[in-house]
Amino acid sequence: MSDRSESSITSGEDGKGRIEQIAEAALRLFARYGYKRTSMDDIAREAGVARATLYLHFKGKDDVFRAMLAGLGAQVETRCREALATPGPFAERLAALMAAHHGTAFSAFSAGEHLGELKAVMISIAGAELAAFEAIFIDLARQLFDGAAAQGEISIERSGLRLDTLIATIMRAAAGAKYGELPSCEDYLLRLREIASVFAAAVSRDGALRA
Amino acid sequence: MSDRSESSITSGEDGKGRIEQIAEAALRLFARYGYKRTSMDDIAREAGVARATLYLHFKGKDDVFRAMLAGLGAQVETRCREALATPGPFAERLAALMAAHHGTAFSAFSAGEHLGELKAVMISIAGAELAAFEAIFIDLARQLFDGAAAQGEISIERSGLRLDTLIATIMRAAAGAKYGELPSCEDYLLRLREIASVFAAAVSRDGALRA
DNA sequence: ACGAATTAGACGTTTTGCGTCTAACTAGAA
DNA sequence: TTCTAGTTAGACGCAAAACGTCTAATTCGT
Repeated sequence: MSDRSESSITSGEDGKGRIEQIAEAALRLFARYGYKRTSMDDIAREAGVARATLYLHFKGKDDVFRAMLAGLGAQVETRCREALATPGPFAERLAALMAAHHGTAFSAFSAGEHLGELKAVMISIAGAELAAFEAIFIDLARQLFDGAAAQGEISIERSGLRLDTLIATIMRAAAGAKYGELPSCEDYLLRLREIASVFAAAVSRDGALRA
Repeated sequence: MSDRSESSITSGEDGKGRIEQIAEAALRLFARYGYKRTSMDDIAREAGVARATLYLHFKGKDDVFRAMLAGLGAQVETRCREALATPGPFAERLAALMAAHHGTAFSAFSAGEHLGELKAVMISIAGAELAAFEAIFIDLARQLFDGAAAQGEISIERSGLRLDTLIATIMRAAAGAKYGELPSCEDYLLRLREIASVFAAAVSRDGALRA
């Protein structure tokens, strides 16, 4: 019951329905305090809603978390498509795509130091959403590489890897940029740019890399 | 038992004893998450100590809180005395004293948005420590005003208030500077400077205020 | 007046946290 | 070695909190 389907969002106080409203409140709290330290009561209060209302729309705390991830995924997808729609050299577009995807996700959670816990929770209760989240990037990155290759701007073969592997490697590099001392949001975005320029150079047709 | 007295601090891993070590860990967590959201387990982990060790030195969570406040009070007192030891015009010294007292306390807790809860906890379980905390400022401010008045630099009577009342008013103004939208640490320090210049002008002997 | 959405609040259950306690471990001093 | 003080992991009972469910009352747009 109350399957959190695309039911209504009938009225909406200021344009957004209850579900978005609650998911956004949950995002703020999860980012700041982590999953365990955030109670349903906290979420209800932050969303300005009765606790019972949460259970009208969600099955439980894990369901709220999944909805929050899905909402974040939608936002990330929008930004990624905007980034891809912008013309420019391949290296720039790759950097923009990475910033839109990994950077948006990172900055959403950078209000606290709970990336580790949140990642663990994602894996354990939101595997599907996490996969969808990554699929967004894989799909759009493939479009970017394929398009640039078709126009002769880059040569994927030059990297010595298949496109699948190349993209998977990018994602692992972006994930790795969070390890060790947790970087600030700006530092993380800078590291993403550095990764992007390396990968762009690896497939550049002329071998010359413009900064 | 384990009266948290000035027992030993016998060895000390890097100069600070267990009690300071734990109190500082507690300060970090209380500032970031608030009192209720911080468990004894969290404090033990943050301090790198077993949970049982907490109860060797403190009676309970409230006792840890009080010790943390006392430690903060000691730090504030040090900074206040340093500020008072520095020569300069009265207005500057008052501003420095206020920054040392209220600013230090504020910045210690500015890592989160839990000033309200922490203040309430202070009142309910640490009234004595809170009073001592304020007494530090009252005492030193009195020294500052009396000294400047004795040297003819200021005229307390000019303000139309007794010194006690004047100082109490300063403290209320400093407290009020936190109300409404919680300011950033820099903004709060700026507001303190503004308050200091007003009060300095109120007792200035020549009536001219230098910025 | 009707119905859909929301609300406060109570409920039983599960989980978490508190404070206590014990037995074992470590390290320095005698 | 032995003694002692400090620490530790872990278990315990109890209290508080959080979870998820439910109901009766309320709001609000139509």
